[in-house]
Amino acid sequence: MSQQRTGHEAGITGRVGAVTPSAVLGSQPDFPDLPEATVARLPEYLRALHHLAETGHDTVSSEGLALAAGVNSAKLRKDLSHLGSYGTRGVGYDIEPLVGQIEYILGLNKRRAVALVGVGNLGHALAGYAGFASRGFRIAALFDADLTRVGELINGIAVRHIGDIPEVVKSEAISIAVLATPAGAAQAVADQLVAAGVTSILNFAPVVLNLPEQVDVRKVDLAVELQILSFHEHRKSARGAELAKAMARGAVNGSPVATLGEVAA
Amino acid sequence: MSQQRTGHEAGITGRVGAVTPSAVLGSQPDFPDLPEATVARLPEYLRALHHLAETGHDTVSSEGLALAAGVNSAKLRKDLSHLGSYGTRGVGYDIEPLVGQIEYILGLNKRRAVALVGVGNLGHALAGYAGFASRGFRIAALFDADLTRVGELINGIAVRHIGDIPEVVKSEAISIAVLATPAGAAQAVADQLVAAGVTSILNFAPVVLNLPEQVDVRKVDLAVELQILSFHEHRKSARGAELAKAMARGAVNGSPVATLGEVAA
DNA sequence: CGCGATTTGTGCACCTGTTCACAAGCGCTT
DNA sequence: AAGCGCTTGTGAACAGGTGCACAAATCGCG
Ligand SMILES: NC(=O)c1ccc[n+]([C@@H]2O[C@H](COP(=O)([O-])OP(=O)(O)OC[C@H]3O[C@@H](n4cnc5c(N)ncnc54)[C@H](O)[C@@H]3O)[C@@H](O)[C@H]2O)c1
Ligand SMILES: NC(=O)c1ccc[n+]([C@@H]2O[C@H](COP(=O)([O-])OP(=O)(O)OC[C@H]3O[C@@H](n4cnc5c(N)ncnc54)[C@H](O)[C@@H]3O)[C@@H](O)[C@H]2O)c1
Repeated sequence: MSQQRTGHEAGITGRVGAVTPSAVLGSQPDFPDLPEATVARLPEYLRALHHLAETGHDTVSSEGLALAAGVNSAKLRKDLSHLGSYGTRGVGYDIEPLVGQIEYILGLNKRRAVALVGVGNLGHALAGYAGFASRGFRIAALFDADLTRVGELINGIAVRHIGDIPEVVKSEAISIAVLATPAGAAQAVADQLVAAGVTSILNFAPVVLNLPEQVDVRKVDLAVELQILSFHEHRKSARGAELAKAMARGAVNGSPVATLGEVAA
Repeated sequence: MSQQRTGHEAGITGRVGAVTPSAVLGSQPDFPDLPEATVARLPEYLRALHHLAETGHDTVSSEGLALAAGVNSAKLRKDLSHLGSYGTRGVGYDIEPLVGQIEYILGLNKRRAVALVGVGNLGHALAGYAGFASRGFRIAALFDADLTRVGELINGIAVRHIGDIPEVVKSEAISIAVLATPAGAAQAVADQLVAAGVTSILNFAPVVLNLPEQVDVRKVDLAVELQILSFHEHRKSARGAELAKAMARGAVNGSPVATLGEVAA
């Protein structure tokens, strides 16, 4: 399957810029109204562009970039056209300024401080993840409720107690948090984070968080992903079995090809 | 934000049942054509239903289940209506048969065998993840290329060398694999998995995999999720700043309220 | 300097998915 | 048995997203 699934099929609606006070503002030239679907693809374009830059390219065609990002080229062009024009007809896109523009739009000029709460099995792995730093983020704080874990150094940064959340979130100006606590603790921790000033949460716990409107929540759930794959496996085998039966029927009837053709026509 | 984002906004298209040989088959009564968006939400409904069942409920209204799953109730009803009718007007849905039906559709009756490749930082955490087992899957094999890791026991299961992939995938009838190798190795490993018979891959490496049409690939990328959140942070602060400026302008002009009202009208 | 090859940017038709709003159906009560 | 309140299931309108197909723009070359 060359068109790859990347998360978030559900519940997207609306143009991202068109928020409450937009009547006063219109859509600023420096901050266009982007379709949510486009926003979700920009990071993938950015990754592909960085890869191309590293492998010595200066420009890339929509076809080439689309291939590298796993989308179709018309979609890619339309997405990029929302950012303003960074391509040259007959040539392609200049990689460097395009990278700059996407990074600007995504708010990655300044390295964003991120807090990670719940330094268990998963949290440990995340805390040690290099791609975190290389793609625009800085783990500014680790928190856990377990006192035996507090003080532990991971990747050079000390685990602090969740009681310190208000203080640290303020002093480090943290607006994004990653939640890797057990499901049962997630809502309470999220509430504390929001109270401390966090406005975006990436939630790994398998629960729906109930938070104020203005807080952005994204959810990653391994089991959900596997279950979707499982559905497709089930479908494939069900179809296969039915197909086999149909073919058997056809063969018994004596003219399988005609049967196929008839029904299809 | 009460409407939570759950992954996969991009590139979904088409009704899931309507695949190549469907002309012969029609849509089977036991395997309805589900919209892809619906499929992506079923796991969330299932999780919510299990939770409700555990907390002593027998039935639930669309409103209640929608709340627990973080969607709106009309959407939920439409989704469930695709599975056939499991609700009673005036009452709600019977939890037990509904759970059964969703599990059947998702192919979770039999516990599916999953292989995990790349037992590093992240792979370790995944291998030890309890939610794996509790939500319909069984880690049937762990693989790594690093010989010093081969033989290591994780959660009672031994790490094997990737050279054993063909043999083990066959003997354990594995159709789903989780890929947690470095990006550079991912494509090659994916090719090996597919050659061995794997038909669904959950990819944690930040690369687009190029695989045959009939292989389902889903991708989870932490950095992408954070970058989407970063975009929203950027937007929020840009809007905030513009709003402040607009208000300041209004105040200087002498009639901020009128200005606001005028432009909005 | 003009022409052909190339590639972007986009209008448009199509399609999927969401949401509203309400008729139909069910059970409980009187 | 009829009425009433509640909740499902769905038709229909709408919104958003996708992809085709082509005109417009640019480059390189003769
Ligand atoms: N491990 C995985 O691969 C994996 C995969 C997908 C999802 N998840 C989810 O991620 C979460 C964490 O999984 P895990 O395997 O790391 O679990 P874990 O039990 O190993 O780690 C949880 C950590 O959270 C800490 N914690 C508990 N209550 C807390 C609180 N109130 N505040 C702060 N910290 C608290 C614990 O002390 C522990 O360190 C779970 O919700 C799990 O379902 C895990
Ligand atoms: N650690 C995280 O939190 C995290 C988060 C998101 C994404 N990722 C991605 O997940 C992948 C793994 O991350 P990690 O931090 O665990 O890296 P890691 O280096 O700790 O682990 C990688 C493992 O893969 C093994 N490996 C290397 N080549 C292999 C091959 N050809 N076949 C089989 N195994 C092979 C290595 O021996 C090692 O055990 C990376 O692509 C990373 O970008 C990691």
